Amino acid sequence: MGLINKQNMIAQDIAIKIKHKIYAPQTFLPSEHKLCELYGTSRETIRKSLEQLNELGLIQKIKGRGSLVLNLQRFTFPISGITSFKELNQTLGMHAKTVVLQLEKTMVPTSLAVGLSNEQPAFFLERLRLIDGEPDVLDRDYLLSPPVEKLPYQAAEDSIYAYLEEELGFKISYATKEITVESAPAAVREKLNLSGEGLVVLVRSLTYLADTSLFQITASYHRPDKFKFTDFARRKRILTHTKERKPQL
Amino acid sequence: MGLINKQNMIAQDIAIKIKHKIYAPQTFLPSEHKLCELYGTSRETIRKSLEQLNELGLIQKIKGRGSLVLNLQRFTFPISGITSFKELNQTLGMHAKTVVLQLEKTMVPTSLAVGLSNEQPAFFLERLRLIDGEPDVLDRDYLLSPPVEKLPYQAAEDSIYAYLEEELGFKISYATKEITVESAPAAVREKLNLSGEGLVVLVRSLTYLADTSLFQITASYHRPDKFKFTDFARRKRILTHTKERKPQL
DNA sequence: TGTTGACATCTGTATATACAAGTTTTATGA
DNA sequence: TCATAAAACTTGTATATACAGATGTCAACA
Repeated sequence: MGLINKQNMIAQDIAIKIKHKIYAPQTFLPSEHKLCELYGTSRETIRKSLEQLNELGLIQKIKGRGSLVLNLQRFTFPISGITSFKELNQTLGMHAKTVVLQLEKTMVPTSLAVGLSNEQPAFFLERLRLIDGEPDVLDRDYLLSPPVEKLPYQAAEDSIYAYLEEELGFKISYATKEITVESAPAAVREKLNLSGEGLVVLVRSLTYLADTSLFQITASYHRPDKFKFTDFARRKRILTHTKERKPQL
Repeated sequence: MGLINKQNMIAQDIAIKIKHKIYAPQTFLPSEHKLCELYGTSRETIRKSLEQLNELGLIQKIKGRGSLVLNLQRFTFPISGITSFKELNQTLGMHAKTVVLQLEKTMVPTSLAVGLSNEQPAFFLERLRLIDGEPDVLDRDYLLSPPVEKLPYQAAEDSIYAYLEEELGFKISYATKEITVESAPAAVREKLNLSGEGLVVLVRSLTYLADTSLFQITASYHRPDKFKFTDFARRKRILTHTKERKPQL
């Protein structure tokens, strides 16, 4: 991986200790001063580590008191955010399986081509995710080419992100996601074994590299009875809108 | 508000300039060095401001080049996170209306009382959100008492967060959210004017203060045909799980 | 007993400095 | 002209210092 700096290593170390209850929920971490001594670093470095844990929801910083370990881990680990199915599988200990239904080089449908130039080539990838043997999610990915020049079948079956990051050195940076509830196309309905009205939860995402170039367009169709999205959010007080005033007549 | 420090004021100022296209999408912000001169501060302060904008998805920092303004604003403003309906209404310019259906002091149902002591009193609040005159969301809130001692009808109709933060000085800090799709109770189905199978998107949230005390338990029932959740997420590389190994026999 | 006030401890904010590392521009030289 | 190297910029990381502000402890005192 690419965590070769102090603040990330310290954050990672403390995160693992929180997970293993070496730092127990409802207790305080050692003070920043003590952590400085423990890790042999300056206070600013420790503070940047703690800020990462704060943002992830592992701790709550309280002025004048310390950093309190929260106990929400079981519900709200990195489900939100950009996490591959493989990583989720490992983290949550699910009994999941991925079946690759299709992998071919095509063009991105113009309906999906958001701000793309015409005739954008891509790898189209369709994968069915099974949990405990039951179909749960159908993923349809377009991996744009460029930048993705090759896509081995093995990577599709295993983990695309591991392949892109570790094999090709891609820097996956951010994504936008949109969750809606829609009526599934017949093909999807069939593969997910849906009955009734055929409603699915549709998660559309656009994923970008560190240079802000788009490289992945995904539509994930989830069985509504098995869909669960958990999120941790901090209240932000930076707003981009000024107070609305009624226009003067 | 409580933004009385430099880094937040600078972040806010730059965010507004991005919104008004003074800093246009696909262009770079002034360098950190120039921003130091512009605002008369040190580089670390500027960097903390930029880090906030980076986290919100307004900019992308690129090493060696600068801070690129992203153009995802229209889709992914602060819908994720902790934002009151009133704030969303203002930000997105929706034609929305809130009708208070119920406001009374009761006990929290034991089914919802997660880790609470017995017989926790609370204000129960039921509100229907209408968009363009059509029922869209039914919110059911329990505001725990303590800490919420009084809850004026006016605050329920206007904005609870504004009341708690500005009037009472509460520090709302973080929330956990869980999104599922479920069959709505008859009472909810009726109020939302639902047909068919009566499926709704259910958003359950637990909201906490800065001292980590729980103060709000919410269930939001959304009409599935009008539900849309958008999110911006950065790839985090801090993981709390070590690589799984097959157990040795 | 109960309150006040001084003190120690903790996090929050801001500044200054130094060097590493990636990118772009400029200058150099064949 | 073209390729290479140097320089000038950019962000990334780490350190040290200073003071503000919140919290808890404990002794002094009424």
